[in-house]
Amino acid sequence: MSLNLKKILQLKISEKKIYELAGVKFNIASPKQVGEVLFEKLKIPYKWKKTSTNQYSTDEEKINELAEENEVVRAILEFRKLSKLKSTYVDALPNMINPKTGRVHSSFNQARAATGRLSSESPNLQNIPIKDEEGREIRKSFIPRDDKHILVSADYSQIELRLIADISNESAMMDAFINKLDIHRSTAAKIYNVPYELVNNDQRRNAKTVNFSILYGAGSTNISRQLGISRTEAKELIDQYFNTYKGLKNYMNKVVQDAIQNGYVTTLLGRKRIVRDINSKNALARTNAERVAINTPIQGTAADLIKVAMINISRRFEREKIKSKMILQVHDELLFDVLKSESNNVKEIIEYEMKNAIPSLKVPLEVGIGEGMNWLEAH
DNA sequence: TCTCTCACG
DNA sequence: ACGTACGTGAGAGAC
Repeated sequence: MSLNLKKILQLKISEKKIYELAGVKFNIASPKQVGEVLFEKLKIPYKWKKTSTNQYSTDEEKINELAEENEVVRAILEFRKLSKLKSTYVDALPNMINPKTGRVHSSFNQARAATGRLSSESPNLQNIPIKDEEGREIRKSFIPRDDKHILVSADYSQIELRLIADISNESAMMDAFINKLDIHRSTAAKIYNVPYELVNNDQRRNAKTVNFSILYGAGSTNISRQLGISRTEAKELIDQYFNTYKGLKNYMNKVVQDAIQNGYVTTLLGRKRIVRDINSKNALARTNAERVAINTPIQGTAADLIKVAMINISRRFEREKIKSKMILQVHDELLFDVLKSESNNVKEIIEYEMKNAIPSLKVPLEVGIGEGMNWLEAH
């Protein structure tokens, strides 16, 4: 991790400005104090539910809309973003470098996530920043072992949508994947009833949100909130969606029925997750369980798939005396430290084994492969 | 030790 | 009338 990055972050974190704007010195890292400053001292109207401990909620999603009009809020959110990067990554990761190997060695939990995913801890290398510009700098710090090596990243494209299409036998969605269409554009064309080529950015973005919402089993309330439209409009959109993808509606009904009947749901490869509250009289607990029943076979099958791919890649590497190493898994991505002379061969092996981990799939899988001198470049 | 917030897929 | 997105781990503050 470059010392540079640390200094740059330090400089950008400006507490003084916040104190001036707020007219008071306080601990910006304390959500309690932030709430009191914003909603009591500065008397910004508070219109949300308080937290379980009766405090003002100040998370980004809530106060983002206040940021437009309030410079203090903007500055606090900026402070939060930068101090998160500093404390969790820039300050912490260098301390976790093993003195013998000069590398960070994460631990992967194989039996912790309820869906069958791996999880990573000490440090967690599955949540290294990538979305924001400042965060991407951190990803650049992950580099190959030496100049004879490169990093190769291989990630599944739209894996969960492909799997829900396959598992639910949703032919319209499968056709879109078979024809290599942009799935969100294709979805937008269908739910807004416009030609594929004429889908506009808003329509595509909305369709994307709905596609992801479906994977989580979300209802109209949440979709309306996500899209910033009324619940009635959201309901119409969802009706259009399920009219387009009838197989998905059937799947969701069926999997919830399965859970009610058996008390558990399963992935395509037979992993089982018990769904406790599926018959609960408490509506909140029950609808939570329904979303779990809908999402688990999808997220879990994706987890099974990449695990099979990892095993097969490992076997091929052994059998073919490959010196390159698989070094990280991030749910739909595998990262490799690749000997340059092996690069072409290794990339072929990775792509083949990832695409063919479950030969019985009806939907084609796509794998994007990139290489570079750091993790950001490889992605 | 719990809560809140936020980083990722 | 009301209300929730699925799965994780970590740092800092509060208690």
